[in-house]
Amino acid sequence: MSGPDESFLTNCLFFTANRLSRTITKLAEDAFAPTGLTPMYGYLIRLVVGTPGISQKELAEKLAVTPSTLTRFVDKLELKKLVERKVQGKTVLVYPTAKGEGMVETIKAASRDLRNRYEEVLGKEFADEISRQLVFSSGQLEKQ
Amino acid sequence: MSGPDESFLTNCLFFTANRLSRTITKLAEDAFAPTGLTPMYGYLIRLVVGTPGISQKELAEKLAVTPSTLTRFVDKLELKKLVERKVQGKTVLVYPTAKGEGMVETIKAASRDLRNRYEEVLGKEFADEISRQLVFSSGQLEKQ
DNA sequence: AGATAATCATTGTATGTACAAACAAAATAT
DNA sequence: ATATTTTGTTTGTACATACAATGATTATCT
Repeated sequence: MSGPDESFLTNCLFFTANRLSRTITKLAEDAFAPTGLTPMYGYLIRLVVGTPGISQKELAEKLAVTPSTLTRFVDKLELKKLVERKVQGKTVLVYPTAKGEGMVETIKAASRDLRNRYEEVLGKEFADEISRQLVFSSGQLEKQ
Repeated sequence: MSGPDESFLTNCLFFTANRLSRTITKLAEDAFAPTGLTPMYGYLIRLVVGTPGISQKELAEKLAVTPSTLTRFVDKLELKKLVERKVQGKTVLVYPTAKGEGMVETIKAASRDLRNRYEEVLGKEFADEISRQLVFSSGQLEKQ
């Protein structure tokens, strides 16, 4: 009657976190489609517009990606003329272009849309709660 | 004094889920290093050993990846002689090899090691709780 | 039975992301 | 002042994963 035990999947934080990551990424890409960007690029632009001249190092930290990944993100946004680099010694400062600034409202609208979509399914309380717990968990696990 | 508002990151389930996914994936790959496999491949083998002759379709569902991804996973494990395919009409059944069966204990040990690592940081209760919530969330979000 | 639709798997291609190595600039030590 | 170390960035390469298109088999309808 009862098949083999497969609880090792749903009990494993690696598996469950990655599963949710794939699911919500699809939802997020959908919500961000009107911007012509994927969500991470949208958030990068928001950071740059919020702090013009922010360094790549800071951007990588805030977005929790490696410096090499961040280099590639900025490459792409520079190609699209949404941000500009200014080399300052060994660091690179990133500024928004006018075009980039002009996108911020569209990006914010997509963020709201995304949030509405998942809050509708999960409930606002629960969605907030789980986000907080995810932040806490990665924070704890990242300290070595 | 207080810089620009960046709460849009920590409040966004897309961002927080992906951040945890990256963090725990690194931990998991580390714990699985002794197996010579990444965790997803390890779990695939456990499923195949638990249900010899399971179809690729079922494997994709249980692992929550697309069929094309699963094809690539099985390709790799077949190359390593850990599983075998048997074509059965339009479906493909997957069987463990002796070598694959022989790995299962090593894989289980790596799973335990992974769990110990994150439970040590997060606490057993909390880790269980958040896994359950992640399963619930992706389940809800996947129903369209 | 033959035509059409549905299902399962595969392949081509693309993207996000990481690691390790290389490079360039700055800081520190001698 | 030069040599060494540290820090920030970039590049080459690799992998997990997805989507869209294609192929192959089975099921359904007439």
